[in-house]
Amino acid sequence: MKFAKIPMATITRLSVYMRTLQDLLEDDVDVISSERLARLCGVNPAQIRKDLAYFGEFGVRGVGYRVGDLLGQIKDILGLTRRWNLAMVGLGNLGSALVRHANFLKHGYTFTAAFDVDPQKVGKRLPNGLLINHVNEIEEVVKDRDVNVGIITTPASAAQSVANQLVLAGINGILNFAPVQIQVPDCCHVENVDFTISLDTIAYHLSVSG
Amino acid sequence: MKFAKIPMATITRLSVYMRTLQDLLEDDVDVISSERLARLCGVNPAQIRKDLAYFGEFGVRGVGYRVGDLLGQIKDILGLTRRWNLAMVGLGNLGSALVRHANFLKHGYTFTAAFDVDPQKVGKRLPNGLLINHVNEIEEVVKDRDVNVGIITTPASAAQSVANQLVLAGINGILNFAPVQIQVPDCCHVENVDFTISLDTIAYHLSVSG
DNA sequence: GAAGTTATGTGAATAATATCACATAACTGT
DNA sequence: ACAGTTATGTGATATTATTCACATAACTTC
Ligand SMILES: NC(=O)c1ccc[n+]([C@@H]2O[C@H](COP(=O)([O-])OP(=O)(O)OC[C@H]3O[C@@H](n4cnc5c(N)ncnc54)[C@H](O)[C@@H]3O)[C@@H](O)[C@H]2O)c1
Ligand SMILES: NC(=O)c1ccc[n+]([C@@H]2O[C@H](COP(=O)([O-])OP(=O)(O)OC[C@H]3O[C@@H](n4cnc5c(N)ncnc54)[C@H](O)[C@@H]3O)[C@@H](O)[C@H]2O)c1
Repeated sequence: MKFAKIPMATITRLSVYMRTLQDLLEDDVDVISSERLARLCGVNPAQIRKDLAYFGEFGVRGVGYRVGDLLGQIKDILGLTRRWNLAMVGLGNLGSALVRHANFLKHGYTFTAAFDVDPQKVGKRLPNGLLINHVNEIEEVVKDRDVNVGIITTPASAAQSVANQLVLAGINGILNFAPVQIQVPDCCHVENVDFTISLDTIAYHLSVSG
Repeated sequence: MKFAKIPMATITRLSVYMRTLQDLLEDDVDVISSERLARLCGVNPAQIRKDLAYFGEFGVRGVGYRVGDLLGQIKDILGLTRRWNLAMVGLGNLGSALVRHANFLKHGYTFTAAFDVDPQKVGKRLPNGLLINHVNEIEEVVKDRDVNVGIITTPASAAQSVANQLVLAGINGILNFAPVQIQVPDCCHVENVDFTISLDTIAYHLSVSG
């Protein structure tokens, strides 16, 4: 069933499967069934098989999936067999916590640039040695260091302006933590992260059922 | 169209509308159309009207929605007219950044408890004055301070055990930042936050189209 | 107060997503 | 080599979510 159009939901699940497979691999699990993997990922077994079927046949009937193989296949599908360079814009509370986070490295992402406007921060170095540049150097630095994805952790008021600069610099992937909808041309893919939405969802569930 | 069953997606969007309405209110905007609100939130105008229609009629035909009114209605729907008490479990990089974050307070959430296992941290106070308790005090402290929601920012390996303790303490809402699927009884609602999934989604888009 | 304008509320149409159910293929043991 | 077992791959089906399109109601102007 190659080259059907892939549901967006499938892509996000592949990422979840990948993480679980990585854990299984570290626990020396060789083979896993869609049923067991489904339980670990909190989804329906048929869902996993459908998701994978969009890209090929990766399992062995009557047996299951070889953990290492499937992991490799998913990384391939998601484009994670190469390295991706990230730029962090806004080195406040959240931005600093994120660049310190080791997991990104493990998954093939590297911070190769960092930007802020605060004169207290510009010119300083992060714990990992990365120099903080001023935002108005975005275009130059991004091109120079081959940055692929920009992460916005500035206040909401600055997010759109930062996004504009990133797009101008040729970036076409943005992860936005500021709680505003930023406008970008179609060539640029934006993913928004907002935990307060998740908290609100919990509040709703507690109010209606608890 | 009252008491139909509400799509989960509607709830998360209500939260987005709310945030945008809050901004509009601060900018002294009185009335807004579904079309303009839709543009600001990055959705279809009919979507907004449908979402709201699940709960009642909040607009004025030919005019639009009164910003303050609609904001109040949505807060009411989501259960945000009351205060919710949060407990943070795991005061590392991410947990510390989150408790420092002022926005939660603004939205009606208060941190009333904090837990860790690190002897270096237990007994210390957070910048806001909150004492860090040991995790094995969860049950006692949670009940004592009327905590409603637990936030897990421990390493993945500790997440399930923390979740168990939170559930035992009577909590039925958990926001989980650890990249594992935690198992809880049906009475407890879990929301997972994992930004690496969003990053992977961007990587996928860049690899297929860029 | 009637005609014109605007934007809501909503049934119907469409699209996207998830699940079922079973034929199919690979292993196991005799 | 064959029967039994297991778990994949997938068409068919069910469910959920989004968008269209227009009748309806409120405001405005003359
Ligand atoms: N901290 C959290 O836990 C949290 C949670 C949810 C959402 N957010 C969102 O993430 C964003 C950052 O939050 P934070 O707590 O880190 O805020 P913060 O104030 O600690 O950090 C913001 C940083 O952005 C920098 N900055 C301001 N304008 C800039 C610009 N034009 N270009 C580059 N840098 C600029 C500031 O100098 C500062 O270093 C906010 O939009 C916030 O709403 C944060
Ligand atoms: N930091 C990030 O940017 C980031 C991004 C994505 C996901 N995450 C996830 O969030 C979680 C926390 O990340 P972090 O960077 O803050 O890690 P961290 O190591 O800085 O902090 C973890 C904290 O949890 C505490 N802890 C350990 N076991 C505990 C237990 N049983 N009970 C209570 N506390 C316990 C530790 O003492 C430490 O203070 C991890 O699961 C990580 O994968 C973090």
